[in-house]
Amino acid sequence: MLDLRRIRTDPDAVRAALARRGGDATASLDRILELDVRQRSLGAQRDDLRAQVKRLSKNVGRLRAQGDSDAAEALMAESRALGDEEKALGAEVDAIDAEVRDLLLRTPNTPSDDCPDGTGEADNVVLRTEGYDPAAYGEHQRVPHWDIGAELGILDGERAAKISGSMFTMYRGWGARLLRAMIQLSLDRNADAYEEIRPPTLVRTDTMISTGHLPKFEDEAYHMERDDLWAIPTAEVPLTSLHRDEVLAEADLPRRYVAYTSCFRREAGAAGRDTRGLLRAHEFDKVELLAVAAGAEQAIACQEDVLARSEGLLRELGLSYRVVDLCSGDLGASAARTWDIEAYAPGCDLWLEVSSVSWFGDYQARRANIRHRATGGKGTEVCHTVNGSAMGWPRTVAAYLETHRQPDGTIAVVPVLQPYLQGATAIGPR
RNA sequence: GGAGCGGUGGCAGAGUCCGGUUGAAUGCGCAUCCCUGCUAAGGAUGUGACGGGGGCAACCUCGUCCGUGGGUUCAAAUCCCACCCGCUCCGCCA
Repeated sequence: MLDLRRIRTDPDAVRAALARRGGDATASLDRILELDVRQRSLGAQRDDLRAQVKRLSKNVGRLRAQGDSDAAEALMAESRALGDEEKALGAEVDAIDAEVRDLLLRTPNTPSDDCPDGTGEADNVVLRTEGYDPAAYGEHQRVPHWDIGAELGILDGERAAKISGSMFTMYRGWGARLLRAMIQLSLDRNADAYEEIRPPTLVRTDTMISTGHLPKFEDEAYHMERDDLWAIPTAEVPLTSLHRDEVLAEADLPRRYVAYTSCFRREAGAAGRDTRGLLRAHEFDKVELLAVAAGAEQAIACQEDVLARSEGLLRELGLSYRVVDLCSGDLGASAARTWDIEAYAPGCDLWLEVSSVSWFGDYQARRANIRHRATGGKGTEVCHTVNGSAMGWPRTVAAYLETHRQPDGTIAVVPVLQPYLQGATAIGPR
């Protein structure tokens, strides 16, 4: 969430920044400001009453110790009256606090200055395109992956639907092995600088709030009511809460983690969209990179590192891709700046979002209460967070199958994957 | 699911029975200084977070915080109630 003090001291700048998002991003600012003024004035009155009660109570103790019970009784009566007043005032202040917190939790992050302006997807800026030449694709590559999957018996959407319903996927045989190989490759590629984590995939409400997935996007997540647990939509959720309520030493930053998990999304707003193949599913595999950094400079360096690593992986897999700088109108609510990587899938002729690399400023870390302290320094500062997909696998598999389909219908295995597939150089029909 | 124990500062850990100058002993860590040819060891001093108000600032001041939320009381880390979480043992189980 945003820093209330920043809203208070520089409301115009915050308003201008939020306005770049369009929609109702600035809706609650005025209410927050108004409540904040009342909160501070009433809060000061309440604190003052409390101070008086405290002082009187101490004197009661002292007088009783001296055996002067009449004087003590008098102070007790006085304090009791002040206490009643304090209670009424306190209830009002608490109500205001709760409302401000709720409004702050629902207010999105301010886009970074570097984030391009725009109102929607169409205004996103393509930073670069790598390895894409539309004329270079042969007819054999113009086959959508769902047809390839059926032909080779490596994807089985029909049976996935029988088991779990529409928008679930199933990999079989070499398909399952290819997926596993890619996951393992990407974990191995990042082990040099990122500690591997295998986090829980069911998490508590607080954990979902920390990243910004609650309270605003409740409909997007699976919730197990009986136990009040949420199925994570991305490993970003548990990884961000890894250091929740902790004070980290600045010397230990940045802390970097990589995690492979299943991800679960209800896709409530997307029913009926991209229902074929691997483009959109309720459950999918993803490897996520996350960094907790000491400030903007360190965080941006981390964001660049994550992007470079994701790009490197796509190049190793022999895929074409482009890097897109999301505009202010298309930015996720918690993000300050996001780069998407889209891999080109020649069979369905689509650019598929396979990675999303975001810098959150201190927005998530403030929600999660992750702070750091300079060595020997006084006080603490809120950390910055960065995360990005090392890769979202279903779409990467889709682009891979379509890109590497050979004229004989088999799928070429690129050299980096061969060690993970017992040296196989191609995937054929069993 | 049953039984027992527990949740206190950056960390470890007293205090809770018997409510009151306890924001909290002590140790570790950390910072500054002293000692020392360097290092190690040693000595001295200091060191919680969050919010409000004041000051150019060092800082001063008020409040909150001992798992969470209620309650009792003039006064709660300490008493009462509910809940959450953790650990150990038993049961069940991949």
